[in-house]
Amino acid sequence: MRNAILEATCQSFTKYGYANTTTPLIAEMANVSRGAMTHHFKSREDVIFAGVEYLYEKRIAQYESLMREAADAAREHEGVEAEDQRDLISRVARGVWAYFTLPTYYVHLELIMASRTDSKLAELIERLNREAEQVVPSLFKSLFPEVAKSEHVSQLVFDLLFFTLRGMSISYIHLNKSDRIESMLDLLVDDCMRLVSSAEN
Amino acid sequence: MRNAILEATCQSFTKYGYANTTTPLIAEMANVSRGAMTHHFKSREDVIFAGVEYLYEKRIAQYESLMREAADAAREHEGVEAEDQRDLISRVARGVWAYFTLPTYYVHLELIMASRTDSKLAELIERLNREAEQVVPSLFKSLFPEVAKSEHVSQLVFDLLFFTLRGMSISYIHLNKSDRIESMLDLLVDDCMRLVSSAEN
DNA sequence: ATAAAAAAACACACTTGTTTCTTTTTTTGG
DNA sequence: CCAAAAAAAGAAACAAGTGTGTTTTTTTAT
Repeated sequence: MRNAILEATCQSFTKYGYANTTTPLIAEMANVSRGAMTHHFKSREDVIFAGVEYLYEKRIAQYESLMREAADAAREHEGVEAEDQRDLISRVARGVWAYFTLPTYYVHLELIMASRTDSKLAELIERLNREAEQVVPSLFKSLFPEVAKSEHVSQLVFDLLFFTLRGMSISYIHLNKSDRIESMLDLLVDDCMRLVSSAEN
Repeated sequence: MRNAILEATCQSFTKYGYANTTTPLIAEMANVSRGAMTHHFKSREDVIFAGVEYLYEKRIAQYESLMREAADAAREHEGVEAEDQRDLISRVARGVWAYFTLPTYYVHLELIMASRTDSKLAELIERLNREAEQVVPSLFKSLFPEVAKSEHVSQLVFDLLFFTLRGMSISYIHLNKSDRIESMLDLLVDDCMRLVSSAEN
């Protein structure tokens, strides 16, 4: 029951947006009466914030799945030794891109934007971000153990990929410029290769 | 009067967010009665959408100002010939970064996010984006006339800077990681120099 | 039978849009 | 040039719809 409500909250975030999600709407999507909700969640804030937390867990699980998928595919590839590193980086970059174009990620961006003018939400988001930042960057960096020796380079590779693809995902909402996306992904892979090489020397 | 209302609408967007901007709030910030507003704007949508257009013009003027500032400062610099190009790129990159951390730009991001679940707003945003895209990229590219010969490279340089810094601006809302920002700006300038050099050959 | 869960009903606040009334400005005719 | 009328602007009041929170009643399970 509680889970059905949280699932409905996420669905509403995705379909109607965070700002348009109301308690009657959640109740309707979860097929429960509004009165039934009050037993599990005292106030609007309770259910909304619980939904935000639920979505965070979901989103991080999706990220982990995509990163594992990329790493597994790279392991199976087994090409020329010198090309292996590039193959891995390429798959990881495309995995991050897939992650940033998930509906859950767009909701995440919406939450960050909403938190700009909502201090209560900002508090929650900051806490969840702190928790997420102990998983997301470390999982990424663990895929490149040789690079991780240089904290500065691995941070740079991570930031370059994440900042750029996140910025691109916003353009992707309206325009699906597939050629520009492919060019950018290729460029990023080149840059990451260069950074990784510099770290190994 | 009309202008005072539009200005108040932008102020409300900036201070309280797009989703929390109501007609009584706008009237209060503009110091006019709600009834007075109805003479200039028939409905809520009228005033909100006019405010969005007004903000677009404002934001693009800010962008033009920052780009002109960067170009002027680079011209005045007059260092060693080989370093001039790098100086210009560095100033432009930091100008774009300043642009992306303006309050008006955060409102812009909020509007893009809101348009995901608001088809009426999406229609307006898409029209304004089409208009803006005839100014913003071309002004950027005009600063590098030699590079502009290669459409592919100039597009790549533009996308790399804009996507990356836009993505970074979202992180900047909560965390002011100044060292990571500086590192990323330096890296981007390096990359742009490399791309520019490749275009000149 | 008692306590928890679910449903329904109610009250309050807020936002929007409409209508009515007053004030100010502009136009027009003597 | 002035005065009356018309138009525009501004203010206030009203009605309808919606979301939230609380209270009350019914159902279910222990």
